[in-house]
Amino acid sequence: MPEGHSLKRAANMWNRNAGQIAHVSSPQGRFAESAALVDGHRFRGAWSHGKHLFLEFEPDYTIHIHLGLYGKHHQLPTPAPEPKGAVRMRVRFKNRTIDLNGPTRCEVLDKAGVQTVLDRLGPDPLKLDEAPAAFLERMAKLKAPVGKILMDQNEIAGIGNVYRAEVLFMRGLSPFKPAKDLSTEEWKKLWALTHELMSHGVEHSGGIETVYSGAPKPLGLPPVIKAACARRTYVYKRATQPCVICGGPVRAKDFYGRMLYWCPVDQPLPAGVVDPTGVTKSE
DNA sequence: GCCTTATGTTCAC
DNA sequence: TGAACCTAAGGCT
Repeated sequence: MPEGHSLKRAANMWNRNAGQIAHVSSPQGRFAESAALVDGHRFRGAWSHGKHLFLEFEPDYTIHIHLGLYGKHHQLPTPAPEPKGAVRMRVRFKNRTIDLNGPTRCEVLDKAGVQTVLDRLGPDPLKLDEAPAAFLERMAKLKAPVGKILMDQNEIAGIGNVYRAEVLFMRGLSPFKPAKDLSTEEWKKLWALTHELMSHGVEHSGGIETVYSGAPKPLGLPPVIKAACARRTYVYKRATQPCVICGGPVRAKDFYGRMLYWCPVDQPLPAGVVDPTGVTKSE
């Protein structure tokens, strides 16, 4: 599930091999030249920012990975079996081998190249438990809808379609509300909630869940939720199912090329704001 | 078993 | 705006 928490998990996995010599190859062939650059070098360690993963090698190489929608890591014992499918990169350590299949991006960068990637990314809510002041100042100016901004990696790095839908529902915010119309207090709460849910995601293996023991509760949620058992999300991928707060149908609509899920009753449009998808009737 | 769909981004038109 | 990337889970038969 490659939202930001998955990349943090991946970095943790890579770091179990930190300090070892890495034997880097390109079974699929598309990474051959780059693999030769770092093959045989010592692996220093891994870190992530948003949905981007960085692997550092001596003396000064960094492999930049973006999983995209399909990218997957496979952890294997050393010696590893024959590569399965299109393995872009295989890294053999003493006891473990890691295969990378189907990433959108896998490239070797120097320091300047890494900086160029980072310069394009907003702050990562997984790394900071409080929203940075510069971020809050910027949000106070943006006219674009909050549902679009949360997915914009240039503004805030690491949130994907699941967390977007869930945090907006849990805060009772319409995805169509302009970012600047959220108060600074609301932005702080939204950030803190995102930090909380994604941190849980780092610890929790398996799919994204926002309904779990000890999780923050959505605004307006009744003390007893009917039919909430076995539920992992409130609105994500629950189109037409009843909202846990009002019982009305959860809506789904393509929004800037991605499916948006929300409850039009519990995430009401403010007066004067038009739903660009045309689904929600403004009162 | 087959078909659809998806947690994402880049690039071509 | 749509295709490409390329994997795997889930729904269906």
